[in-house]
Amino acid sequence: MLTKIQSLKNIPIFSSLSEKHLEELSEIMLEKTYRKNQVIFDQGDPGNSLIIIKSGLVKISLVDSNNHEFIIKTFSMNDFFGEMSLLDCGPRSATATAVEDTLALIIFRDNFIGLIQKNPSVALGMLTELSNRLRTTTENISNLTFFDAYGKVARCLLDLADKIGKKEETGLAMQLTLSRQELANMSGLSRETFARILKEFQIRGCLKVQGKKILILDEKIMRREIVI
Amino acid sequence: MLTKIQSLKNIPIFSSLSEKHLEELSEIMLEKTYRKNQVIFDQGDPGNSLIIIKSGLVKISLVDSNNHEFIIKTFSMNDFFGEMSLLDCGPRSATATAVEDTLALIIFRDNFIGLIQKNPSVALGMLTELSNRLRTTTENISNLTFFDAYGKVARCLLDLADKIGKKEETGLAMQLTLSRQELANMSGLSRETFARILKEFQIRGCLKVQGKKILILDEKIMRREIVI
DNA sequence: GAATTTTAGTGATCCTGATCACATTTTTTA
DNA sequence: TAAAAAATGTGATCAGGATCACTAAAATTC
Repeated sequence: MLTKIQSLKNIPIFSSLSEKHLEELSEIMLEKTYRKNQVIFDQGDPGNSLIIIKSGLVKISLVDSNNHEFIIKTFSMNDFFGEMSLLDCGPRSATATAVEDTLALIIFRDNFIGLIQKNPSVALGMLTELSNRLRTTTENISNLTFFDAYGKVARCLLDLADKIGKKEETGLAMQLTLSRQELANMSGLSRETFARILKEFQIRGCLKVQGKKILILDEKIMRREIVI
Repeated sequence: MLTKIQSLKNIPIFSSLSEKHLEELSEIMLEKTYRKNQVIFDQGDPGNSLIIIKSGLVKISLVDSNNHEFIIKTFSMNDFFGEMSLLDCGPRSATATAVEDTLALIIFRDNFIGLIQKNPSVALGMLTELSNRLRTTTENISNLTFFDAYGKVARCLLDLADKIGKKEETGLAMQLTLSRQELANMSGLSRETFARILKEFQIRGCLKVQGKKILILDEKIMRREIVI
């Protein structure tokens, strides 16, 4: 079992910290567990904490008054989220929900501000990470604006494969936790349309779908759907 | 006429700097002018500079292979952009184009990194600003996902009014530089649909449109279109 | 492991907004 | 200021994907 300090070191934004600072950090962090489907925070909530995932899976989503959900992204081990409210003191801009049982570390604003004032490298790491997030969010907009349903499904699956795909003899395999409805909500499509496109990709021979296991057989053809 | 240092002070992320630092900063900055419609940088270009606008107007947009444009946002006096490539060294994620003749200051990566390492407050200001941008980009996604054409137009106009609207006796007035096509491209609609909705809002009495001057007569009703 | 609930697949239909086509207005250029 | 070019408005049509309705399968509960 890793010590608290060793596991902090695995978190990219903190990897540059000295043992001493890590120790300080570990003391101001709170450990918390969330059950599957438990809401971690809601869109609009006031918030001043940053959440780091030690294990599990969390979805960040927008929900409208008709309960239509759009999943912006998912986070897993060693990822952090919630930094926006931490930094600009605004309300939570999206809802965070545990998709699996999740173990998290929490750090509060005042402590965090102190940390980055003492450690410019943490600030820089954070800036780089935020910049990356802005980049993927921009790509998200690009998806929603320019891609048709095929592109949206392809983009969703290829992104997931990037994150959790494992090379097998026949292709890239992934074992999903997310439901079809959730995959559709990540793609910006209705569940029905998502299912139809998934079927079509199978007919074309790009995919093999067995329940929650999806195998990407022909990545090249799939990628063709997401060329801008 | 403001001195270079005085005008740097007006830029929010630099406002906390001392005279001495401002002077250093002013020496590493490059001044450049762009003509109307000139491309400042293109999506995909390598980039390691941050651009600060002294005067003028710049649009940041995504363009697909069919020349469909989506305008993510516009920047004007004292705003900065291009920070993403500066921070994570990735390619430009969108295209920046001058909508009006524009005067800009440019700062390059190495100098910038040096600056924020010496000035944690600049890093913090930048983090807050990036966080804000992530927030508005997230709102953008929300628009695209949940709003119908009415909502999209309302959101676009209300945002513009926020930025450049002036109170008149009859309502909020704004003098636009952007073309109808560009307004449509900000809303994620076709030019035709945008025009139709604009007309409909006029019929309803929410708007008065006289060419490039738009008057918001009934903000309340317009806002009703963008309630999530 | 049977019963219940939830999730998923699929055909039929509908609707919103894109596209096309063209007239009109505005802007630019000579 | 006339002519050309570009931007804008608007009717007609089209199409992609949402929604509805239902069956089938999977997961959960007791």
